[in-house]
Amino acid sequence: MPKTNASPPGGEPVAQRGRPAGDHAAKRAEILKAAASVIAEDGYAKASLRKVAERAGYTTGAVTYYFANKEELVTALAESRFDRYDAMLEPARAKADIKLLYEQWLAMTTGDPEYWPVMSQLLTHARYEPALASIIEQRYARYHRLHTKILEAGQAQGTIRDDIPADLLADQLAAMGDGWMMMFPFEPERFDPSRVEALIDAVLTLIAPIPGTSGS
Amino acid sequence: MPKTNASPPGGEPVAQRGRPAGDHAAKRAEILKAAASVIAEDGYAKASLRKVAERAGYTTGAVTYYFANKEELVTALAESRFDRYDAMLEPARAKADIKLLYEQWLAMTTGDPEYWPVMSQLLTHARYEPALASIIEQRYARYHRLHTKILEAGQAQGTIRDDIPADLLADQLAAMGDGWMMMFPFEPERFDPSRVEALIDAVLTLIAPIPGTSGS
Amino acid sequence: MPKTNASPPGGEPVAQRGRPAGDHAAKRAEILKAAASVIAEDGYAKASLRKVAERAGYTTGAVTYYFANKEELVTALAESRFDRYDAMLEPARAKADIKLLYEQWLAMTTGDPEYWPVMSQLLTHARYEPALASIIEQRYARYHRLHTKILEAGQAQGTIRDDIPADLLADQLAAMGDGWMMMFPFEPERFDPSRVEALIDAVLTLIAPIPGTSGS
Amino acid sequence: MPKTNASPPGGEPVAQRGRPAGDHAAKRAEILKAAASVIAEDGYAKASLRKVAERAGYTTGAVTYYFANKEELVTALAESRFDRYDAMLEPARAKADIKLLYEQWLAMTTGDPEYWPVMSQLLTHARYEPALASIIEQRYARYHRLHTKILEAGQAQGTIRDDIPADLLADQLAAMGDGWMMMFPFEPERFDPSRVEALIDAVLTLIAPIPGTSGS
DNA sequence: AATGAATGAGAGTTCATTCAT
DNA sequence: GATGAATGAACTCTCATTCAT
Repeated sequence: MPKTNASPPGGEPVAQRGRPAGDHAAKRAEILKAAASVIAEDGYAKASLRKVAERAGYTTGAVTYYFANKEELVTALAESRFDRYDAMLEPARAKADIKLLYEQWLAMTTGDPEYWPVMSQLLTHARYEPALASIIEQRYARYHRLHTKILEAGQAQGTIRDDIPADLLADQLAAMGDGWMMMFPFEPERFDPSRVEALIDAVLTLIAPIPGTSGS
Repeated sequence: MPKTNASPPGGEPVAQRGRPAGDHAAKRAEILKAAASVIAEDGYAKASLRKVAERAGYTTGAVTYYFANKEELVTALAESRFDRYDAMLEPARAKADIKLLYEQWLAMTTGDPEYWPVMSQLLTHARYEPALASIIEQRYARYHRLHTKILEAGQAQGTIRDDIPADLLADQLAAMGDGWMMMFPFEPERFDPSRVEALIDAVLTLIAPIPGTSGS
Repeated sequence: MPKTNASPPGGEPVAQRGRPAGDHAAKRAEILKAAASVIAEDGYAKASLRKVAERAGYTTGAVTYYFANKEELVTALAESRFDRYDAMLEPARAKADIKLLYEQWLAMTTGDPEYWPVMSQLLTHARYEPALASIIEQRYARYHRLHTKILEAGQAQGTIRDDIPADLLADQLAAMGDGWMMMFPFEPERFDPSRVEALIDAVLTLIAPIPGTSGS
Repeated sequence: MPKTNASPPGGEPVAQRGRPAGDHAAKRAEILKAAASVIAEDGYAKASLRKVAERAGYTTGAVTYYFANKEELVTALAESRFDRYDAMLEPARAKADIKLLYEQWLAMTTGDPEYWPVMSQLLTHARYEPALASIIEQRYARYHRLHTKILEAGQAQGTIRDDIPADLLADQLAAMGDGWMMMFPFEPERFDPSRVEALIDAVLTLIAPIPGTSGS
């Protein structure tokens, strides 16, 4: 259903002159969705623009019309994924709630089984696609800052152990998440919901305050 | 250095034919080394048998002579890498020393800067190459058992916190390692030796016994 | 003559890109013609898509654009040849005229010296290409039914001997034709028009009614 | 079991001095047998020297040692097959018995299910391998003379119709056989023994003398 | 704006052949 | 006499990209 452009992009009741703007963005989004689906299914190495076009219901030419080349498609895909990620994490950021952060992060998995596979394909490939690498670096740095800030707040409140600098702690916990992301698509049976919950609980235990240490 | 037999001194290094002195296993190892190097440099997606052959100093035909097809090459590569990994971890296994385990694991990085990049490429691709996936699954399971056993021993001795089951702990710590492996090739500056040491110290702190809990 | 659109008069015939005016079916036919020509000239074993493309004036990619793979090309070729065959035999079918049938069949030879060589290559190869085999089987069965019917009509009219079942007779005569087809490309001098005519006359003699046998 | 040469090339107890002669010829024969088997199974186009070597239990080098190149292998194969054919037909030749001739020819089929497939592959390919073509031409010419002679004898005796020159009749009947040979590997179910017998009977009926025709 | 025919390079793979051993 | 490592060209097929329409 790509060619639905019935929705005027600004909701004009009367006007709607000329071509509907926003169409462009919507079609790009649709192609990106198809791209994610193809990458999840076939892996980055075997994902071709042809397959993406086919899955989106477009022609080969259309894909290269909306994205100058494969690199642009891939970077746009990464960007859109991170945007979604950020949006999802927003509540946790606002409340500085570490538990909520991890639960939201977990929700990405259950909500969209393609999310992690696609992300791990993009991350692993980033090393060989500078444009992609720079996007990921920026986004990860931003996420790292957010994560650190929440941990620091927790340490200040005494809800998180403070014998390890928040910065290091953030690195460790983020790595744990990345590691799971990488292994998840590959051994999904090891990541059923109840086990993932146990893992997250264990993380919270791991970073809980140590009795008799530090102090308000 | 595949062309070991005496080249006519002063003459053109003519194309090599016929039966050379070389040793089958050694040649395979040489090609695997070249394959690792190409994968590290160009990524799995762009690593071709042609490039591997070129880097090894052979022709394309020679590579497919030693490895029936790409799949066989890749699985042999994974296997050889895991063998190396296992050999390196042996001392830590023998002594059931968790700190040594992490330090040895860290040494893989400093010892061979290609090790992690290659591994992360193989792991990420495994999902789409069943033969590769099965190898990794087996090896990971073995490593996971070893890791769990060492942690259990530590818990029994009171050197590791026992409020989290060793099995879960192993999962978390292994994931951390995998996460670092994935991010390392991509943000190497974040993983200079001193920082990695700090990370490992922090891990040890994280799993250190909690005063006032459990105990003999 | 694929490059139909106006080439700059007097200019270099630049490589052709973009959407040309051509007609899909016509292009396929052109490629099939080239394929037939290559098979006739080099034999099935040495006929490659490259050669076919070259002979058609296209690149390799163009051939695989019009035919997903070699199997599809070959089966399409067989199909088109049989279509031509059927069309040619139609008048004989309509009149149930056995002599006309053989003469038309003979005309295939004189009309297109490639027809028999190509057919015999395809037939011989069919055993190892199931898709091709199934096409040939169907078409041959149809032709066999037609042939049998005409012979039966002849037997009923008393113009063909009836001491051998029409079905067996059809098998024998078809085999004769196949045998000639196979030997023709290989000993063409034995098949000059006058000799072929003599052979056909002899066939008609062979199946002429036997005096003193059966009959009304 | 090619490497049976348990006899030390100098340790014969009594006779058998030097290398056993005939060894060479025997090994060639073994390779030829393997070649026939591979051609029957995979078709000429996909029969490779590697597969032949493998099936014979030899090394790749051995095949090219015994046969300078593929062409020589193929022509030797054809020659050996024709020799076998000739030997089989010898009794029919000696007795000038046409029925025996066809029955012997039929026996080739039931005796060795590979015979016809291999032959039809070689015949079809002969057009593109001059050396092979010349062998076949010679052998076919010889067979044609034999066939004609037997038919002539039959005509003289009044056991075969004489309203068609023996030469033309031979051509027709040989073509019938070739046609069956070509179709047999490809529709074997149409050639069960009882049907083949019916076909041969019908041939004999076809060439039986015509009452009221010819002379004394 | 969008198409889809066509390119041309490069992928994995196969192969007959060569030749030092 | 026989081996089997290695070549190098050719194979089928895939792909990102271009561009006349």
